[in-house]
Amino acid sequence: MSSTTGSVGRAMSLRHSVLGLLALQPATGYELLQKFDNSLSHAWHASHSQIYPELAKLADEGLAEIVGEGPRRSKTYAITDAGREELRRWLSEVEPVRTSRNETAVRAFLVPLLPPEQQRPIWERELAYAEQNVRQLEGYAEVVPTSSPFRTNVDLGLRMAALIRDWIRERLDEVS
Amino acid sequence: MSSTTGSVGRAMSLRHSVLGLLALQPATGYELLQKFDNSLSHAWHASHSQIYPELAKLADEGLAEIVGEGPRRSKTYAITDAGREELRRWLSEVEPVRTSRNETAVRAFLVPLLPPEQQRPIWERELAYAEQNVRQLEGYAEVVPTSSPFRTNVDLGLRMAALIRDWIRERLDEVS
DNA sequence: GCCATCATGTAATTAGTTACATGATTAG
DNA sequence: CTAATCATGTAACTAATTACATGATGGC
Repeated sequence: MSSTTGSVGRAMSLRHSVLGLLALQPATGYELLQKFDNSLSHAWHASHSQIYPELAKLADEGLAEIVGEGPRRSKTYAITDAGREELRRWLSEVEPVRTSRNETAVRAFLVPLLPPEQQRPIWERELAYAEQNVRQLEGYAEVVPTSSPFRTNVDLGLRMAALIRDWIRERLDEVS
Repeated sequence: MSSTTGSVGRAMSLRHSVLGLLALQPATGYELLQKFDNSLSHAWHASHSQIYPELAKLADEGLAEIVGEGPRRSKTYAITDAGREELRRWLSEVEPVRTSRNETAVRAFLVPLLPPEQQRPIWERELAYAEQNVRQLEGYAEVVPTSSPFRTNVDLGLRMAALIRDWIRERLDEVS
């Protein structure tokens, strides 16, 4: 185990997102990919071409380990004690990077530059997306037990999605 | 003007963020840098080492132009008609990329993995940040006239920041 | 047998960060 | 005259996307 590269004190949200998802539950790379698009979609995104190499690196450094191999040559990874400690260290001791990137927000910011008749189809598209987003989160909220420590997370996501949806409705009303 | 690289139909939020800010008002690279950290901070982040080369490229491709040079060898850029058309095309015709990246959200998602006594200092730090964020946006809201088409944007940002602040307060109460 | 989906990987390119580097102006 | 901040740029590196590539399993 453990190669060279130093995980000193830098950002690396991908690494800690993966580690965090594994701390919740052991998973294959393929399953993690889906979690990034579900429970973590508002916070971070990762594609399979990032996830698989990252899992290999985590295993190499002893922060995760392969705990089983299933059909279709799938490998299930679990977090190790060293991985849990690294997660704690990152959450507690590494200064958070506060920058954020969200293309949808950039678009919403810039749409008012266009004349109203060009705005309307854009707000309609955004409303459709926002409504679908709320529905998806509502479905997700239904399966997360009230007792789960992550329940409040889902609730916040849902409230924010609803706020955005209502705001877009107002924008659409304004240009109609 | 106009070099090779094709701005076909891909993401490139940096480019369109810059173009959008220039559409609002001509600016120097240094001024854009500040706008990325103020009005656009919730949506996109860019550092000066990205902004200056991007401005050069935009000018090279005829989407922006230098309209004045000030003290300290500063150059003021403005959007051109071609740039405005490119912005319209991007907003209207390019399929939005819905992925988002926000380390603060990743952290908030993962904190419940830690035992309560380790959570408390983290929620305190997050609350301090969230409160400062609300204050900053309140200050910003004061200077944006009610008549501005971007006013609703500021309002949404403020409402979301307040929602997050209140949510963190609840988390802190839970572990105290 | 074949198609959809599950499942994993690598290579080439582009985007973004961090570090290096320098000069101009203003306030004290 | 000197320190802070304004102002711009490039180089080296790391992160992320897109494209290439392949194989396994289950349902029809």
